[in-house]
Amino acid sequence: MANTIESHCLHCMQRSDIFTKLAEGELAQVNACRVSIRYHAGEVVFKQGSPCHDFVCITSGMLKLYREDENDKRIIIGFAKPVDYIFVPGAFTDKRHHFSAIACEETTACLVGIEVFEKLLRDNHDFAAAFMAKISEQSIRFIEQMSSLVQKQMPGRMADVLIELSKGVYNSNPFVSSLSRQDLADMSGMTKESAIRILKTFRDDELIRTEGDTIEILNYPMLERISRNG
Amino acid sequence: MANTIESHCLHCMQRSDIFTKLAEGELAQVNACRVSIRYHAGEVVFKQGSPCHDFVCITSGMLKLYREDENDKRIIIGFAKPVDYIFVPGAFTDKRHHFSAIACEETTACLVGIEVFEKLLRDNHDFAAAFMAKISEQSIRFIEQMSSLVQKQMPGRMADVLIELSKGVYNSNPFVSSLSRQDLADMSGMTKESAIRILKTFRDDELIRTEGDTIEILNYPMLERISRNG
DNA sequence: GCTATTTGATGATATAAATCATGTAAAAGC
DNA sequence: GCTTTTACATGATTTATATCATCAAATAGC
Repeated sequence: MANTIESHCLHCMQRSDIFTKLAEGELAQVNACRVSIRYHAGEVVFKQGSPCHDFVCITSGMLKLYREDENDKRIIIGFAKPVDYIFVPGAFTDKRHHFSAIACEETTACLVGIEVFEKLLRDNHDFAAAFMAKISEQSIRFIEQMSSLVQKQMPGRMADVLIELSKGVYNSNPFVSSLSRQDLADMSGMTKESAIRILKTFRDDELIRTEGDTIEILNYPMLERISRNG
Repeated sequence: MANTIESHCLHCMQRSDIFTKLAEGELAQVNACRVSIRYHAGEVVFKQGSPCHDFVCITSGMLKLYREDENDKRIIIGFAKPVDYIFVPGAFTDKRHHFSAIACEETTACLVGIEVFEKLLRDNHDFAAAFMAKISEQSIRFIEQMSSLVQKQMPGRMADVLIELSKGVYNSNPFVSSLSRQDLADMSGMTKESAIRILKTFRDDELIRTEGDTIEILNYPMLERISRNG
């Protein structure tokens, strides 16, 4: 079930800003406890409602994080990519997962027990401060997403999503994405048909170009204006 | 401008779960730095976009926290009531406020500089752990609010709001609220007229009773069912 | 390589919610 | 106490978006 992917955390986690705060001894502690697992695209890493024992650190690939409701509707609330861990609020509250995580593509992740993480937070002030910064950034993203969902109409919401994918997730323009139209719809709080229609009007207006899995933003200023005004 | 409300933090903050983690010496440190201020209903405590220097601890009254957009639309993302502090993510990121806070009614609050708070977090593990739990609860509420806003229709959203006010804000049924119809609309992502209409159908269906500022939930199980199913 | 399934796309129609206009009641101000 | 302003409420209409049906293209499975 579990394949050892990285030989040692020291070699791997140097690339993550938060883990650079850890000393070699601390990294060794994490390395000793982690379980490294490979997930195929479509596989669930953790399920909303299930018990929450571990922190998940992504070493390759990408996960999408989403909330499901009683009627099988989903909203995507974020992504996790290398090298980063997923902040799971249930770790500090009721020990339950409040959203699910699925691999978008072939993904490898290391699972680290919550208590190991808690010890690092207790003992390493720099690590704790960087962790607090990350949590705060996520809170801000949640607030911005709520604002987008409620205060903007569909073009504004889709503009938000495309800008966030380009600037915040793939860090590139154009970008190649494994996300389906349903995924884009789930990020922007609309149905798949509506998402497809908005993308078509963006292409017709020469704001973007799509070609297979590639999306290119052709007119950033105009897209940002649509984003601002809804 | 500033009136000293409480004589000492020791006498005041004993009532807050997180501040009970502080020793007398730590409370004295906070007491020495705090500025206590009274706000009238409608006054702004801090404004979205403004620089973020302080943590705000409410000692009486209530604040509503909301996000504004370019078109003056608002969404209420939470409340702050005694005795509690407001988690402001900007304190740990860009030193800017990402939402505004206004007094709903006559409110008193103590402002404590961020660096004082950061020192407490660094030196007191129990305090830091309790703080982390609070932040995590807020994250969960944000996720639940997003789910409500996107995945439910108006009756489900209003049911969510009424249940949250009864269970989570006022801790009582019936409850007396200073919130306007516009506030209820801003919490549930609908216009004021739509909010008024949904409340009327709830009254007609004998789910709730409203009388002036008082709202009573008459049929909790049915309201919870509407909440679940949207 | 062929078949079945899924995804992307389009068009027509229905529904949910917003907007606009107006009136009444309550609260605020003088 | 009276007048003005604001909040609550209602009705009609418009707009935004979802839903449903269908087809073509791409992908998955055998």
